[in-house]
Amino acid sequence: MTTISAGPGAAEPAGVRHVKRPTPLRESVYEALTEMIIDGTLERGRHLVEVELAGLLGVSRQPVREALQRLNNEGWVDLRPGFGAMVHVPAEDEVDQLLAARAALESESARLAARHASKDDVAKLRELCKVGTAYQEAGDIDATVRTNGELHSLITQMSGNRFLVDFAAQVDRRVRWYYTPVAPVRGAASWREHNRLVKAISEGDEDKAAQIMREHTEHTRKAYHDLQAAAEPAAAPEPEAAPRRRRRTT
Amino acid sequence: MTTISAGPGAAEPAGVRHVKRPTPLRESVYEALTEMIIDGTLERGRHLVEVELAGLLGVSRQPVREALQRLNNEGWVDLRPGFGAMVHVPAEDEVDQLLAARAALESESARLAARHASKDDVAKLRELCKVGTAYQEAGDIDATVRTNGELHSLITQMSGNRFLVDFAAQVDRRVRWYYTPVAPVRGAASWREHNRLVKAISEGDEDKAAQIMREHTEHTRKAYHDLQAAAEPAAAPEPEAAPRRRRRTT
DNA sequence: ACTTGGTAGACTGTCTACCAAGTGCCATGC
DNA sequence: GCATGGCACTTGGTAGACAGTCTACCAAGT
Repeated sequence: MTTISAGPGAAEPAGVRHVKRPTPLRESVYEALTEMIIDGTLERGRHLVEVELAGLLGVSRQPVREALQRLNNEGWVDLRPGFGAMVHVPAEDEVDQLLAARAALESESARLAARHASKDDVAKLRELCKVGTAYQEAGDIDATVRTNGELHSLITQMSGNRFLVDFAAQVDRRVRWYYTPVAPVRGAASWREHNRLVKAISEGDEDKAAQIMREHTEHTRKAYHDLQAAAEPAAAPEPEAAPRRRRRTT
Repeated sequence: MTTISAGPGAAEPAGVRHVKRPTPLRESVYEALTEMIIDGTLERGRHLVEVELAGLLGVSRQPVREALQRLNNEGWVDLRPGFGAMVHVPAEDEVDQLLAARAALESESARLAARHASKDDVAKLRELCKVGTAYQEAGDIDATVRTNGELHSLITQMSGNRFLVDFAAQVDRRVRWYYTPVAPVRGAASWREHNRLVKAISEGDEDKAAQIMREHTEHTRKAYHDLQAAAEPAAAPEPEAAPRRRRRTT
């Protein structure tokens, strides 16, 4: 995630329509790699070799390098000089810290959103709440998760603060990576909270909005912990072979 | 700023002392460039050409490219494909947003710092307050600013949340760049606030610490605005020659 | 059994050279 | 004055080379 940058998707002076500019390769590579990390194709701890990825994606080393460096800056991979990149292995306390950071960022966003909310925004929020709840009740997990993401993203954008937007997006993506298995569990409660949140925003009640958002995130963290604690005793997962570098292919 | 990464400066299992490993060139280039941007050697809006920088720093294009991309991701420069990088020119509202983000991040940090404060940390904070105030009274601007930075940095680190640390550091550096001229003006009040803040932290009063930090940052923002408003009418600075590309040197 | 030394292969970090395509500037021509 | 076309410049990407470093592994030596 580019820390600061308009990007072609961002808001532009109305009416300006840039012709299709082919995305820089490094961008596509970056996208492809995060994708593969999130969906598990590149499993945690795996040694990523530049030429290998280059071959896989049909590009040369350079764009791959650039993408890897960005991934490193954003914590998706760890770059060890002279050795290469390994897919990041999240530490025990990392999800916790991530969720704490998210609480701060999104709570502040909610406060500012409440301050600046336009009629239009509120309408969109209400709509998202409605469809989200519907999905949830229908048991469509994927759609629910997606809608949840859209709702949160819209709120941060409503803050009008591009730094908050950017940091929150960064954190959010990481959270979703670690956290996917937990997401479904607390569906119903989550959407009740969303509704209260949107209400507070529409009323312009900053403190209340910030407060609700903070509790909302806090509940999420709690849910993660409970799930973790429940899974703990059961799982003493594979002895986890050290990240061996494969020997010659000959 | 590396979003996540231990780095050689991070805490290590006591007693481990790695030998000096030569930093990758791209890193040094990155450092050199931020340095030059902050101290104004590379003025805002300036057109940065890869080969030029490469020559200037005595390296090849490659490390320069990589450094520029990171600078772009972090908002120090804007990369225009096919043209080159320009040193970022802060928008009107950017400082404001930056300070708002900082308020959220540091306020949360202060809260967590109050929660986890150790005797040692508190002692260090007190010391910093003391010397900071002394510098301030002695009129040593540079030392005051530096100590201020150290104090804030220590507090974020005390939060124990590496994401907060990291984001805050990123924001802080940007703020310091835009903001340097303002820093001196509100010296005395600022250090009184620091003292109250440290007291709250040492007492473990989370809410109070967060509250004070937020107000502290808010005052800073106000100071910036006042100064801005005062300077506005006076300054209609140079017509600002468009970033000309120099024609051939032959 | 444990250390030491040596070897080999695998990668990265960096450099050089090169080409295609896009961008902005300038001068020409109307 | 203003459009137009050309031109120089710069990036984005590719390819190949080379040194330095890191890992694993093997073979003596203790």
